[in-house]
Amino acid sequence: MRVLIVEDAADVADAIATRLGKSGMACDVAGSVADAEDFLRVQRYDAMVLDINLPDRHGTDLLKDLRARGDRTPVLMLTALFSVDDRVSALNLGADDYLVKPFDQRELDARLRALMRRDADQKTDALTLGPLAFSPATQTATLDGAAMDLTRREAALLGLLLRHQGQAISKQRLYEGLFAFDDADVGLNAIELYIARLRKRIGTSAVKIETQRGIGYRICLDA
Amino acid sequence: MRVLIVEDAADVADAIATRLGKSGMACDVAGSVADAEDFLRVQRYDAMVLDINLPDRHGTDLLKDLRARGDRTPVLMLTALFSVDDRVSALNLGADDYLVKPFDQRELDARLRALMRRDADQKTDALTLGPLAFSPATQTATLDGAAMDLTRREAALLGLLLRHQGQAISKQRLYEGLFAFDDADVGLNAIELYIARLRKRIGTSAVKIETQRGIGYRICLDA
DNA sequence: CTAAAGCTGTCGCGAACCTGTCATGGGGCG
DNA sequence: CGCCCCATGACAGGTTCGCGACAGCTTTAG
Repeated sequence: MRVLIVEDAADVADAIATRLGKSGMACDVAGSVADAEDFLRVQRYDAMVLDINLPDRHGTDLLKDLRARGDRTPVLMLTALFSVDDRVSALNLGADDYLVKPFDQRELDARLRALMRRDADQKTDALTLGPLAFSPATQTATLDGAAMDLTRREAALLGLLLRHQGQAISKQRLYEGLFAFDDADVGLNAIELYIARLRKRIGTSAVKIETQRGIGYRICLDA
Repeated sequence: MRVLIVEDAADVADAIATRLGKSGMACDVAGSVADAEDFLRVQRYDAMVLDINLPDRHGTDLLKDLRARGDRTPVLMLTALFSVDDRVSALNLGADDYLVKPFDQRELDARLRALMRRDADQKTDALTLGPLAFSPATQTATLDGAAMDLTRREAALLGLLLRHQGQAISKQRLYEGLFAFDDADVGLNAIELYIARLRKRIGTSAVKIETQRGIGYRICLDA
């Protein structure tokens, strides 16, 4: 578990580093965006703690770059601001969580841990079910060898279903997986919609998505 | 998923209620601590959103009482304050998370959902009896390896029976478990009905549900 | 910069299915 | 034999889903 801390106030950075170190994470500290980029060039991290106000550039810039080049490392933003807009924009840029300064060390610890756990859950490789294969890394799927091109949401949904193949997942759970943080005000029945769309894509093949009324959905091989 | 919102500003409360309603949670709104207590007397909630500043008493008082009497319902605090002390003290009193006002609806939604999930994950140990396995988390069951698709009520009933496998449970007890609060006037013999339906699903296998006249029902391996 | 294409999510109606009541029949137990 | 409790089939109502049609937004192309 390696964490990159990007924070210019040395005392704060130190405090974080020792705290996280104590609970078993390896920390590197960068005092500026430029610094951070150097670290990132040579090392992969399991998570980042990112301050917004940095001497050279905005922390959000770094985040933006990261996401632009497809890096999905979990990022927890640190900010002295607390307006809704600031927070939302941070989340929209791809932050996974944020904390308003000043904050409690324990809390940062807990939140960071939650992020890494969530990330780890996602990282299973190549899910398959009969003629269907899905790669979480690239969010692409093939059916009977042919690539099926899914939209972002469809892919996410398929991933969730496949991760629990055989057992049913509640609509609630699917909703959480699809519309966490970064997405707008969405109705629950959007799930039904995407289920319908996925079914259409799957068409008539050995795989099928079953409905379990009042309980959820389940993907499995056709009986 | 039933949520109690304790917040005196009607507009805020409304906004929260509609948002959460959209994503499938049933909300009750209380405008004061006294109100909230009334609700709590008659209804069990899966989570609470609790403002700190309320007309009659402090939200933290309510929280303290709740915990004092052993209620572990997940609570998300709402606060206009943001000093470390305030937050830490809220968490120490037994809040599970907090959000600083003003906040974004989506975020509250996500956080609340995370809380409820954490809560649900705790009771996740699969119940088994011979060839029968039941997962409380997903409310699904398998018999001889094959998924048996149960309706919501059937699943709930099976869960109750399995939790007391070997011993008999009274019809009363089952009734309370199945129709906790959400459904007011249901006949007692609805239980008999669902027992019958479950038996049909189980069919002829090593498991069976025995009737104990005047006492209740018992699930066990076939003699 | 504008236009077109595509992805997203909402609405709403009809259909499928779950639920609980009723009523009828079966069995234990006194 | 009669009472009471339980079993189970059939039915009405209500809820949950499915999906076609549409509108807003984003991305791509021109």
